[in-house]
Amino acid sequence: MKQTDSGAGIQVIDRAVALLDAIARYPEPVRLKILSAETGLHTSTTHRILNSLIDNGFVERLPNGHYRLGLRLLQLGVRLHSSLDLRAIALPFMQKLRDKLGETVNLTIREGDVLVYIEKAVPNRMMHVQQIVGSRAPLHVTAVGKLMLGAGGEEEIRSYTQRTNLPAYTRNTLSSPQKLLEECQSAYRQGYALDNEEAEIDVGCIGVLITDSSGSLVGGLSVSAPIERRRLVWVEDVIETGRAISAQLG
Amino acid sequence: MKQTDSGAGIQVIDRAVALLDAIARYPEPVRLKILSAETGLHTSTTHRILNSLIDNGFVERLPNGHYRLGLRLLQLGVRLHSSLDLRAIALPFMQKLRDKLGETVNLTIREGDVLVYIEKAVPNRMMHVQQIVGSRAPLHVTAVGKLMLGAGGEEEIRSYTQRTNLPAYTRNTLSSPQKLLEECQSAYRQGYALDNEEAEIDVGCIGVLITDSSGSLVGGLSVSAPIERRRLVWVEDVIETGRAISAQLG
DNA sequence: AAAATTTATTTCACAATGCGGAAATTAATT
DNA sequence: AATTAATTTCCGCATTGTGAAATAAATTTT
Repeated sequence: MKQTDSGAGIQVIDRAVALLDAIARYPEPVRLKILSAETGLHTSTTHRILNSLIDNGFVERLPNGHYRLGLRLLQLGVRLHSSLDLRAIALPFMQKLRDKLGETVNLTIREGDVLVYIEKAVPNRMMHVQQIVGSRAPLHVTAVGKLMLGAGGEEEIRSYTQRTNLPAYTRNTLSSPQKLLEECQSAYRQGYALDNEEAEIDVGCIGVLITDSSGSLVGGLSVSAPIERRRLVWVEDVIETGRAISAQLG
Repeated sequence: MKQTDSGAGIQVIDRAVALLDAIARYPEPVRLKILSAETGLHTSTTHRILNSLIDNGFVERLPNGHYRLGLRLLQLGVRLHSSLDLRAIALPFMQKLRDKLGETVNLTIREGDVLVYIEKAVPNRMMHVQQIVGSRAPLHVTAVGKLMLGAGGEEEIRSYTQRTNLPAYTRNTLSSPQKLLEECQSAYRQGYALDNEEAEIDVGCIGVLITDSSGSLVGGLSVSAPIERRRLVWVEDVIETGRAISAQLG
């Protein structure tokens, strides 16, 4: 297609959106023929695009063959909302903790098998640990990640182990399935976890989980420091800050 | 592409979804280069797909060139939710009203310049007015539609008039901009509206608006009857039922 | 402030992928 | 059981999505 005007767009995406709109107009699941008529698309085109939307979770096909919007739409919408809220709510607490401990405080959320760093509070000193917002780290080499695995239970830990094969990042990385299982379960019971140079040599970390008012896991909070500066007495402060943030979440 | 296996999908849709997911992973607006790297797509491909998503409201580009999820996602998600909820909540009340008046009760939502019938309660008598669920009617020829225009204010009524040119459906249709304006504003002030054979000869209607707890317009409730059977004393019942439904909405 | 580098945007030839017509299959109605 | 309607699958083809290159804009370095 010659893109002769800047608003030309991509036909199949426009069509997919038109189909989503058509479905959205019906409070109850709707048939292929209706959608085809509403959008003016050939039935087999309609069928193909719907299948793609189904594969991607934007549409669901019911056993009777009718179509309705899929939960992926809610998930994406909610993600937009909640991650912004989480960050705004957590930031003042993180800054306070940073000022008290003099080290970097990180806020993370989980995406599949990795942690994503979504906010940070960095101390005003030259040497400090710092993760770029947006960067990612495997679950098994981070304190918060190990807690999240622990929260998921033995089955999930085994599944994660199988999927990832526990690649080693340093000589301290827990690459043994058994060791990881024990560490995650132990950490989860304690309510905090440590990262002892498992992701990067010379970097130590203390992490806790953040939950919302229904108890659902929302993210993680951690303090990262050069390993020789890390103090175990900070654990209580980190736990307390995590609790304070959790208390603010709806 | 040869569709050799049923799960093959449509490449560009998969890519668009991957981009939405990539954006959703970031709590703050994200740059083209990052999205390109995250999805493994060439930058110009990324750029083109994003433009299409922007045109369709799924993504927004900020003045600084960064991208974030667009409100269309929330709208679709919310639409899925609220129209299902509305129908389930309203139905018992509609059935009660139907049984009291002995006529058809309709539930409608607005879609741009038309009303969509999303639920009905039909009386157990041979001759009755009935609109097919899913069918649509122009705003200006329906009682609820006129209320919705009235709720939008003078500016919106004029805009609607310009867009649609007020096509006549019967000799009673209000095709004069001035008459429609007056009727909508008057109806809105009264809290109910009538349809006097404006959509179809011999059909009369009484309609009210339904709002949620924040006062936002959610839909409309109406009673349709053969014109000679319609009684103005029903107005109070319709208003009351509309209020009862509105009171149930979160 | 100027130059260098990086990032974003636009253009366009081309072949891969989305298209829709036809046929096959399944489901619903008579 | 026969008929009709709807959905699904198949596949040749040309339109449309692609990515490389060019250009423009923004950012960083000197």
